[in-house]
Amino acid sequence: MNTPPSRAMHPDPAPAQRPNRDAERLPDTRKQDTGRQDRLSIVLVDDHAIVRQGLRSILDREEDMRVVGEAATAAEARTALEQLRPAIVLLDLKLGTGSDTEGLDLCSEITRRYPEVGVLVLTTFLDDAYVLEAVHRGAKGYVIKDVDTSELVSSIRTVARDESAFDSRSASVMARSLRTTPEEPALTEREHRVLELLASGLSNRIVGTTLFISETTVKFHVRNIMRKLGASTRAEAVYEASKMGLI
Amino acid sequence: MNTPPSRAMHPDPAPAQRPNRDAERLPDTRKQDTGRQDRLSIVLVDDHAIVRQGLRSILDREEDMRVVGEAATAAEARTALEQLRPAIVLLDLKLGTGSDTEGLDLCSEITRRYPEVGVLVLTTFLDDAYVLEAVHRGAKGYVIKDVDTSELVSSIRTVARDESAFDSRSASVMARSLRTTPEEPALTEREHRVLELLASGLSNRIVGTTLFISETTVKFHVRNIMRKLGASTRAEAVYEASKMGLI
DNA sequence: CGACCCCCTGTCCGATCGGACAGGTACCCG
DNA sequence: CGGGTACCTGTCCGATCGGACAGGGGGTCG
Repeated sequence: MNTPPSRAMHPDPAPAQRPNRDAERLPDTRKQDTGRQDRLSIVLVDDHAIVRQGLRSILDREEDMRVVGEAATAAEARTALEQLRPAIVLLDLKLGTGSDTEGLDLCSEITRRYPEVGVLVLTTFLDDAYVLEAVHRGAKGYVIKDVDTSELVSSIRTVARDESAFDSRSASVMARSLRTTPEEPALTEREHRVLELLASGLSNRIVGTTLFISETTVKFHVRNIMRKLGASTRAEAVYEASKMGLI
Repeated sequence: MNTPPSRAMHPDPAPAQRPNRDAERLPDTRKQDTGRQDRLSIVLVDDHAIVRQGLRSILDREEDMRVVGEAATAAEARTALEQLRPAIVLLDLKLGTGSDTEGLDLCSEITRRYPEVGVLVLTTFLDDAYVLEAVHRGAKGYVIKDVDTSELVSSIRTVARDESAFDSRSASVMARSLRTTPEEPALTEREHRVLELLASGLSNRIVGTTLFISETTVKFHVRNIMRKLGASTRAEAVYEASKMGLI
């Protein structure tokens, strides 16, 4: 039947909930609103105190920037965002606590609720999936933590101008994603189950008794699996599936 | 093969960036007068300028500590070690440039050539293999970067007393390693090559012709591979190997 | 020197696989 | 209704696998 495939990717784009978009439509309203100071207000979101301290130390040297808040968790980040409404959020996608996607979810939330806030992802590793997901969720920039300070500062100013700031590597990730069309194996539920049992070293006959189907049917599924994965043996099929994270 | 595109040069140790650090430049003589044990001399080895800056900012607040040098690469670290002979080295195992084991190799080298220097590994992720390797190569401590500053400072003092400083998670890693039998796949070079070809969907015969050995020999290797990986079929062996990152 | 690896090879045999036939049921959709 | 998909089943057969025998040579190390 249609049991939910357990790896649903897109949380439903919540229905229309746009409280005060009209008031924030104009481009540089924030600078006029916070007219008493012309500094870029920045909030740091990173679960590492060391990193926050380093960023604060670096950014506070810049004349036009000002770190107005820090957050170590998503919850703290929400509070800080609501209260401080900074121009820029430096966001580490990997927050220690919570699920793997907590940082990405936070990214979505920020860009949805505070469209005027520029989210610059500043994270440790360059993971293709993370880059693409972050862009999809509204991040305006993506830089790796091992950039030099000058590049980081430059990226912040770029995001503040509502432009995109991606370092060369994350840019190449996006380019590659645009070039390559992802080919979907699209195994059926039954095939997926058979594949798992193959990876466990079971023979066709034992797979059949396990799934209460005949050995012939198992062979039928195995051949379809191999065809879909472009494999010529079950061993290769298991390897390809493992590489793709299917099992 | 690949030239590093954008990070051609890493940031300096900030030569002119610290105008108000007179206290750090002037009283070098005082330090020598009062003896080297007055302050713990520390060298930071981390490829992230942000992290180095954060650590320096945190450690310089401590009365009994003093960051005497920084290094972004293994080569810089060797120079700094030779010249500065610090009491403590804060070492990130993952140095951006070079091989994966560059940090670990550096750890070995330091403890071999300067046994009096305490190496405290300060890295981002908790990888069981890294913890155990670091210990095996002489690291006196292993802490994750998301500890709070007080724990970090405490760990440094612990290492300075020539004691071991491991945070709770790396300690549990070691404990687990001691509990579990050193069950190791330890595939030979030949077996590893055969395994890769199995994963490519090749039959024993084709593997044999590829490696210029007989089909019988291939079967010999395959059976050893399956035995070492605890698999009953080649498909399971490929799956286990793929999970373990062997292929 | 023997002990111990790694690597190599052969034969024999039953179990299993990969593939090609040729069907069936059930469901959804235009 | 036909067409598409997923799922299920059977038979037949050559190729391959997993495993069991029984040996080679070459290397290190105590």
